Amino acid sequence: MTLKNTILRIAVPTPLRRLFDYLPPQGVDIEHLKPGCRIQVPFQTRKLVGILIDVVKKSDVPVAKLKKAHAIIDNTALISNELMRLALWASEYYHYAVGEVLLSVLPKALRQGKTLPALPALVAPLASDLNLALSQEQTQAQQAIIASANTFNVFLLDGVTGSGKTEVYLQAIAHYLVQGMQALILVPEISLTPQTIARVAARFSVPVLAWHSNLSDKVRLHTWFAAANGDAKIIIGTRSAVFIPFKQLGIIIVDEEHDTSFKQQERFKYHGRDVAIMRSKFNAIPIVLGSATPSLESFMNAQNARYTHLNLSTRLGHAQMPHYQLLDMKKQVQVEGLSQALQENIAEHLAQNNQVLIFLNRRGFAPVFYCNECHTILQCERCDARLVYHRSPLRLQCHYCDSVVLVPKQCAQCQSESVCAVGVGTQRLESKLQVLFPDVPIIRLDRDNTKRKGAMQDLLTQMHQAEKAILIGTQMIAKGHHFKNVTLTAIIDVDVGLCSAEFKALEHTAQLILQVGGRAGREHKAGSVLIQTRNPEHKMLKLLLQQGYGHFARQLLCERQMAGLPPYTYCTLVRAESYQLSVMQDFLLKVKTLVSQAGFALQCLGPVTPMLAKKKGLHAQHLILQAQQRPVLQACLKQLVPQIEAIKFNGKFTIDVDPLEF
DNA sequence: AGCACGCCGACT
DNA sequence: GTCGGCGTGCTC
Repeated sequence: MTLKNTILRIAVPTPLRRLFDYLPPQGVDIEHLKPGCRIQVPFQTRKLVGILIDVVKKSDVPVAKLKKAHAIIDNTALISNELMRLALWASEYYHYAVGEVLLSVLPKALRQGKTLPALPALVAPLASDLNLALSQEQTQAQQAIIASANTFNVFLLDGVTGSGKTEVYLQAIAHYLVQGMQALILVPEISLTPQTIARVAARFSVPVLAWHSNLSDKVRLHTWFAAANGDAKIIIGTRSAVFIPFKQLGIIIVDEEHDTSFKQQERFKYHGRDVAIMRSKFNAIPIVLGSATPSLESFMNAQNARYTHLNLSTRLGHAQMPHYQLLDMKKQVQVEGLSQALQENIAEHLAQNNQVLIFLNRRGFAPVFYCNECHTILQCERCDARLVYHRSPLRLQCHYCDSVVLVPKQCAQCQSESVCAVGVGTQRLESKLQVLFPDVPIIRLDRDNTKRKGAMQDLLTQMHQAEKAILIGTQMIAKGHHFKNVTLTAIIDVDVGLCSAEFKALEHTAQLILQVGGRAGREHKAGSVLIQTRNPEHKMLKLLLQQGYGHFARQLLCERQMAGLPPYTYCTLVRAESYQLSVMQDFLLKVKTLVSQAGFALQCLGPVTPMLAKKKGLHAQHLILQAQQRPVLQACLKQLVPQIEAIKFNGKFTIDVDPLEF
């Protein structure tokens, strides 16, 4: 077959949201032009690795402008049909440049055009753990999942902490493994601990590999190929694992499906869970979304039967649900954020040789540094944020841009020497508890003392080995850890979450409360959870604690429906960033005009100023597009994004489909 | 994004 | 004279 009039349509790694046409290189057999193969192309002055998308006869670009591709790198499709379809869908749905999506799913070496090295064969370990006996509910769940082999079906495995979701995943996976199929388990960043992998690996005598951002490029490359050629049978990984190619994927599990870390917050803003659901749909395989506190969107889909709702209602063995109690901070005597009642409870639990876990989502010593005379609060120069007071090392620090300032002796505004740190962070709590309980090991766990590789593991080991102990921590202690001696969990400040203006704040706070609470009393010992609040009469908080998450979620869904918020409407954010405030506003107003002229059935709100209006010196504003129908919103974006791209603007814009916050 | 071109200011 | 600052424009 002749190569005359043959044009290669190629995805090139550039933020431009379009494909580029090239002429084939000299002496290439058309049979070797497989969509999904890599091709080296000249791109302006550079040499880039692109992905062949299509071979066509005609180009919209004048033939004279077409350049000749340098070389075909692969003679087979490096990106399989399956992965290609998924990546193209994701690129279209999230309105992110195709070339960037396709190349970002490749390991670094492949992105750079290298060919694959010889790979050592994977060895299958011998299984050492046995299947546990399933409860009746677990059996029902597992049976439902395996009955759906080779069929697209979304299961919401809704089970309280300690109800044995993992066992259901494993026994469902086992069914697919014996048929020679592979399994993908997606977990939030935080719960991908070595123990999690070890537990899965110990069960099956097949290769189980991990996938996360800390892997070296070499390991990543091996894992990628092992999944693609079918050697690796189980991959357990964080959100980016959803784009690993598989030879024969049989089932996908998304553990802690409500977790916000599944949404990538920068650049390509995809939701790992939602991409996973599309992948299951394309592959016609089942997917299991597991959570004790399902996201409202999944909860709604289960209620209206788009998903199959599987319930695990009881904790296994002798473990009981923890007992929740609110402490009214308006009535409590308190020191450094600790109420009298909480101090007494801590003392009681420690006296019985038990451990206590204290959750405070605020690192540093104090969140505010303040002048008593002129009431000035120290702000970050580059961000719209307060500087946080840190001790050890002593300094003021911005938690958004990490800039560091020395602690001033006097106020810069009024020269008063009456300056002080106000409020409580994990460091202050730690030092106070050391004074209150001098003979008890106190372990703090936050980003400041877990940066070093292995530091987190060391601290967790200390916790596991200690008898009585107090663990203080931020978000990172909420998930995936099993402390068998913890009988008391305390939440120092739930009010920030209760009172936030973010539309998902209440949902996330409830999930966090139950997640943190679930750390207490996991084995024979009964657990209690104490929540300090200045809003003990908060209607939704009471509903959550008295009636449980299901009732809470149904009520919150009603409120979302009344307010016309997701999941009852569909939203996309157009975010503009610029060093010049006025330039950014002009740009968004132009976009807004384009939206209204396009005449779609949707609302365009804004420009609105987000919570953090300035970050690292960069101003940001949003336009919120809201529609009753997802296809309407998608059609609007498809038409408008190229027009938005064409607006001249000294800054940058990003599209955030299904944003977590406005 | 990345890279080149081009037009102005401050240096061996 | 020319080195280099970043505004502007383009990528098949």
